[in-house]
Amino acid sequence: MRGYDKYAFEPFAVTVDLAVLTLRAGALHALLVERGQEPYAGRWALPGGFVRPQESAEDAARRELAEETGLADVSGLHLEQLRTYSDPGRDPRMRVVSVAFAALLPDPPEPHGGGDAAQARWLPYPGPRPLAFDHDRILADAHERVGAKLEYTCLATAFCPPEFTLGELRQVYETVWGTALDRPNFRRKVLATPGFVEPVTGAARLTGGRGKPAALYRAGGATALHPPLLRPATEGRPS
Amino acid sequence: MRGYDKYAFEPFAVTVDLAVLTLRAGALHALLVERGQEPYAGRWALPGGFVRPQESAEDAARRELAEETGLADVSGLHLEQLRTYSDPGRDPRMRVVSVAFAALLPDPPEPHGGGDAAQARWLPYPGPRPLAFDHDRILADAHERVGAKLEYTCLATAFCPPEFTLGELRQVYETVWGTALDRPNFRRKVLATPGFVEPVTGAARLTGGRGKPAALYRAGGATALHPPLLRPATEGRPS
DNA sequence: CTGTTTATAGTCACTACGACTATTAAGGGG
DNA sequence: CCCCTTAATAGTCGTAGTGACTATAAACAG
Repeated sequence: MRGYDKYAFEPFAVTVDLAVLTLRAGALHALLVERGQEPYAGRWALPGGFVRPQESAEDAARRELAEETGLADVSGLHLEQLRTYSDPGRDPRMRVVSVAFAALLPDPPEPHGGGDAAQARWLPYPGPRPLAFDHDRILADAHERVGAKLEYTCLATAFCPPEFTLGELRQVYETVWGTALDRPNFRRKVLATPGFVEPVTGAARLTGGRGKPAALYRAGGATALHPPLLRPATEGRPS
Repeated sequence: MRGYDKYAFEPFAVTVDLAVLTLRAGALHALLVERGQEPYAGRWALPGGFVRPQESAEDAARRELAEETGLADVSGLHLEQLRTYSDPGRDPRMRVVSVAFAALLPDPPEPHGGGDAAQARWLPYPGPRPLAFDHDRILADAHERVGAKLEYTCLATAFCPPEFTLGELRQVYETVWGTALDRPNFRRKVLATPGFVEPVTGAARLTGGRGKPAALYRAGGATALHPPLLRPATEGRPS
């Protein structure tokens, strides 16, 4: 099996596909591009592209992330490998194996425009289904993964700007999970977890929303949540 | 980025690598093959092989699993995609992208022998390091993933034969985590989780070990563990 | 028979959390 | 200006889950 003579294998095209998620106006949005050519012309798809000869899939994903969002610096963004999709028929033209990534953005950046022909746009999750190829599945897997990781990691801060209120942090959970959370209990849990958030010494935010102004926090150094912050009994979430 | 003209991409070889884990004599073992040729001749490596033109990575992984373990039926075994390793230099000969899988076996099967030239063998984890290629990393990632999934899924039963005692189930946790667990507390937790295990109506196992004979259980229908069974404070397990 | 080993039963205290109520501090509409 | 709405924050109460532990039962080794 490990003999690599020249004809022992069939060459594949290897691509990356990106499920880029953000929160706009309290709703989960995904970055999508409209396809201009067959197959699936006119359909929306996840941004992505070929892995180049001298880069890893991670490199390719971050390069595509910069290109498609139009952001100058994407080095601080959360980017994580989801899994690889390799069904023989997933692209009708040829054998394409795609390594999927999930990326999380804090501030809704400008609708942007890369140098690319196809314009990428933020559309409310789950987007205009069906997406091209198996991208519905990839996007759903990304959503599921992010929802699960909110439970036992500090990932939620990746959706927030550098300084944020506990209300904004709670909205991340509520939006991704699709459930309402008890305000005081959420606050107690977050503040009781060492390293999740740390208070900003400046004054509380005043402007914008109604209600009592909230204190500002920054992301702390912790990455894991022990014990986890479990979703309210949404039974049956298998492996 | 999505224009697929014939020369827009470089072809890659796509392989699967398998981290096959089992418990033998109370120790975690991995299935490894000794390499007969360069590069890394004489080193041990994870079993694996090329993905064929008409199969998915999952198909290839299960095919390799059957070939390398020599088992007639591998359809019931737990096989799960880990992640994809794609560093440009990971194989010195050519550009190889590898989709890694973790597989779990219950009964230590015979040391086996596939039709393959290289004989695969069970070696105690983490094996004779360094392994070939980036296989140390893959194997470590598999161990980490399995350890994490024991916390919030019913995966532990994948290491057990169809009927098992709670002591055997507890040994799975202790062996993978490398920590001792309190017997009564473990029992209470497992039995209190609906669908984790269900009692076998027959008699308790008598033979073999010392001590009071234990009752036999089968795996239940549940896949998730709510609330999870957390490892005793092994702080700092990041994303 | 005795000591060792493992399974099983049960207790106790503390933590974490769900479900609340109450208070504070803003904005908006009249 | 007052009052209503909204959201942040403070605090209470009861309970499930769990860590630490003791006790008993049932096998085997000598």
